[in-house]
Amino acid sequence: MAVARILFTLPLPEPFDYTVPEGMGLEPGAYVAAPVGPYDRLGMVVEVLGDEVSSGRKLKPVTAVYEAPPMGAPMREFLAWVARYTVTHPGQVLAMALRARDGLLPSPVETRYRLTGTLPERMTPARQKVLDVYRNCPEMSGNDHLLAAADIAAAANVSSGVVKGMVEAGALEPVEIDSDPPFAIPDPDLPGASLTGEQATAAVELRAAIQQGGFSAFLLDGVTGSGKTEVYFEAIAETLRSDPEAQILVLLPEIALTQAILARFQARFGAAPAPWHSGMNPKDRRRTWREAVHGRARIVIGARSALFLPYRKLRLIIVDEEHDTSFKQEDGVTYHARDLAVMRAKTEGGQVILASATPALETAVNAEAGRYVRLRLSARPGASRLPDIELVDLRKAPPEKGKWLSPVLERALIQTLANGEQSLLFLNRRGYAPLVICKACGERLKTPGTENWLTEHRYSGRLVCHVTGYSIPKPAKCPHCGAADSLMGVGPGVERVAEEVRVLLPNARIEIFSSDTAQGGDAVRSLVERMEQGEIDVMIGTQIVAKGHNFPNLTLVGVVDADSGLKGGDLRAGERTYQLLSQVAGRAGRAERPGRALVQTYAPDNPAMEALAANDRDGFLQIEQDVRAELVLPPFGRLAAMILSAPSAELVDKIALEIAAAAPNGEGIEVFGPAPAPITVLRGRHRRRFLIKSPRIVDLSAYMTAWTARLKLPAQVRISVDIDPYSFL
DNA sequence: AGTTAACAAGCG
DNA sequence: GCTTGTTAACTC
Repeated sequence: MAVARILFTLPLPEPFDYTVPEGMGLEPGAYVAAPVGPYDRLGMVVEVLGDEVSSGRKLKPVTAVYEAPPMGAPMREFLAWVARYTVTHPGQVLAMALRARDGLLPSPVETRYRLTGTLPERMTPARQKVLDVYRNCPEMSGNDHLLAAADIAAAANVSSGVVKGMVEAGALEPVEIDSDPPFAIPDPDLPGASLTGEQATAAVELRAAIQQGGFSAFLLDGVTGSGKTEVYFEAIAETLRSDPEAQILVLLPEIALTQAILARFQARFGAAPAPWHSGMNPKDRRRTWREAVHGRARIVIGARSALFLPYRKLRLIIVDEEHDTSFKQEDGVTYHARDLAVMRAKTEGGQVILASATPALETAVNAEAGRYVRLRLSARPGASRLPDIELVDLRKAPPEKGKWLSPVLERALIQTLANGEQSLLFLNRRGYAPLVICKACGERLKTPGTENWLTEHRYSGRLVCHVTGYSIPKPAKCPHCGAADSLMGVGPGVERVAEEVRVLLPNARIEIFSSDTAQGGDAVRSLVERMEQGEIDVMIGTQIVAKGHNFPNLTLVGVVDADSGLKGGDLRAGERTYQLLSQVAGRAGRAERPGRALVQTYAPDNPAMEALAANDRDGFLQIEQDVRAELVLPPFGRLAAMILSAPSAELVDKIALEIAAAAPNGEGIEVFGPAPAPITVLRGRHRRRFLIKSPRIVDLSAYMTAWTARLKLPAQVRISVDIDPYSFL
């Protein structure tokens, strides 16, 4: 009897073996149910062995096999690679691919009702109201509307008994419909936008690669507004034409997935793509998953996790705004969707297009090394042009005492408002003031037991530690000397800058955009939409505004403190400041109005600042590249983080020392730590972090696997590995 | 992950 | 000695 080796979506150390019942055809990749202990669990066949197995153990049989098409070999290879690379259990990675597992079952049916045309013999006012509901239906097209019983009753303001009565009277008839039907099929041959010379050249090159087939990677490097979307639409169209089963994945930063982008797909292909993102309800999620698995969803548009859908025939992946940091998944299985997209395309033998106006340094280096083909779009169609970036030398023109906006920036804000245009001020500090001191005794308020300053938040009236999450209501008296009304916030946060702007522009509509004011994707989306629609005059934001937005009426960008972004412990802080500036500034002045960016700095002669002012993106990247090469940091070296946590600080410190002692020796590998993790205390657990650095040629994942495998830890201690970490602070 | 066997701490 | 809480081992 044949034996199937099955991987489960459970944290088991390895696949388990089962016998295959007579007549159950099983092949690798098949989705099955099989007993693990007392329950049937979902798993996937990784291998089918002949009957020569002699393990000695008596095996249980596979319970059932699902009808869905089995996962293809490239996808299985990809998942195995991800597990190895990210140092996680294969079963945990499989679980990401099977997130909407009820999509394996046939689509449920729902009952709807339509008018038969015959009127009920006995007409009543309630029955007439039901008929009126059909008559007044918004998308009128004859009488074959299909409505749910509950909806009819609600719209007609009658009870469901009336609907039931009309069915019996023959006026309505029930129709069973598919609860999650297939998506409309996109048409590649609808007329696209007319392309400029550069766009056409890029499209020709992409089409050629698609026709030729096989793996290839492109960097679509185009300034903001140069029409990258139109170019990759041509690649999508070509892929649709090349194979009637080919599927396309478009990855976007989470919050960029708006109605506007869906509408562009609808216009170009006559069909909306299948969406996938974290905010979807289970039903929609199931629908997209099932359609992707069966290969019926031709175009899927989604956030980073859409990369793990088990497409039947994925031929093309597009990563739009590839530099965006939201492609990095930070908890659970930590991965960078852009890097994995390239690997996924490689295993599938398809094409990948990374699109950005401000490519990540890693991507730029890969393009330079010839690993990606660079397609440049330098011109902006139409009359619009890139904004002027001016450095405001704070040594020469400082703000008034107690203020943070220089006179130059103040004048620009006033002028912009007078023109009926929008401004955006960027300051990467949440809250009102990053430090609170006592005027009487000079005490600096800190989180007890640490050296972390408390940030004053006026919005909530609290003092908050951004490192540990510790927070207290603002005390009336100094906790150190007891003096009343002596506590004073020092330094600028977004709340304080907002206060300053309210005084400067009393009639302006001002909003703060930070993780405090916009919690969750929906809040962020709504704030972005209000800005897009011109309902906000001045937006004051933290890092969170650095994502790819499109604010057509934004003409002024002010950077309150450019220097804070360029120093600090974050490897990519400079890069991100640059991306933010040129991205947001690039969005300014997209319509005929020229945009303007004012960058306040005390270091205008810093090479990065000079490159910024000169709009010399490649020069800026070169400076960053040299620094990273010098320090052997990514992409010239490798980094990993290991975070361990335990209920008490004593325990975590003790174990940290043991783990440090257990670090294997490795050629060129440096281990830093243990140090308090970026979030020292999270949900009652104390955290410590190691940073591990190695040359590029070292397999750092294998090193981390070897290190963690030999550890024997108490049950309360948890450990997680983050390959290529992004947050450093 | 979810179950169970094993073990240690509280009570008469 | 017995009950109850906590922890480690195991699932093909």
